[in-house]
Amino acid sequence: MLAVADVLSSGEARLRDLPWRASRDPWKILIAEVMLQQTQAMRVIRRWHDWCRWYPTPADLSGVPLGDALRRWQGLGYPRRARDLHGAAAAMVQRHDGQVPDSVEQLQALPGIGPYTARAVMAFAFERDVGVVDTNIARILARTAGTKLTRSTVQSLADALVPDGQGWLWNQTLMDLGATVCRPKPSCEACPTAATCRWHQAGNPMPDPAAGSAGVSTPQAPYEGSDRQARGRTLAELGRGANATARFDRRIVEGLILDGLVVERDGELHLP
DNA sequence: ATCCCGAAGG
DNA sequence: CCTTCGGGAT
Repeated sequence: MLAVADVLSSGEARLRDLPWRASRDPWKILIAEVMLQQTQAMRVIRRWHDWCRWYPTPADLSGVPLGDALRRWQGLGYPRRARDLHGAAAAMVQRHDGQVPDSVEQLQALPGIGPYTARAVMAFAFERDVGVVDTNIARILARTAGTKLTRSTVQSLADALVPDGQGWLWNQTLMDLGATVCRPKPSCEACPTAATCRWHQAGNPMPDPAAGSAGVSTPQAPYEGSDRQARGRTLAELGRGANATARFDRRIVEGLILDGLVVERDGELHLP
């Protein structure tokens, strides 16, 4: 079992200074967590400050056309996230009096919010003692247990480990540990869990029990030459103004229309 | 090439 | 269960 006290004290000593960690505003935490889905923290910082200034409440985001949000998401990738955050903002205005709901069930009912993000908001905004399972924490728990874990086992284990009243610090510390020490290639000599980590005690045998990170993180297809690259380029161009449909790859455009990221009117393509 | 504080659709 | 979905850093 994890040495909870050692992990907690290591976190108090060297937690990375990320700006959203100074906030408990549920909406700003939600913006950060959505941006952090598949995008590294260092690349999110500047964009998070911008969005908090432009859209300080859900009503501010839901009050602008989706196209505005998409333009202001440009460069972060996965524009569905901006579309869904815009939709979630509208749903919060409609169903929750413009507030971010404070239950896992209500959060997960919003578009773009899954198991990770719902629990991250509960732990990091509302300071509830829930286990937050991202790719980092899943990796740490699998290695500590010394065996590959299923998704639901990791969640139960994560929930059970949270020290009473310290869900915020505990989860932030574990994530940080995964991002800086218990990385895919680990630095076990610097790890506060080394004394209790079964994988380390066994001499880090292959295969790494964290391989696949309990299914929370999925392998990536190559980006160069992919549809994702073509979609990104198309959206970037459309963000600069309406364009004749004929200038773009039809199959890519169809996909973007299907995803609600592009609309076609009078032979021209526009952001929604 | 690999890695990111994942979610939704099939 | 499976695949798709951006983009930058290393």
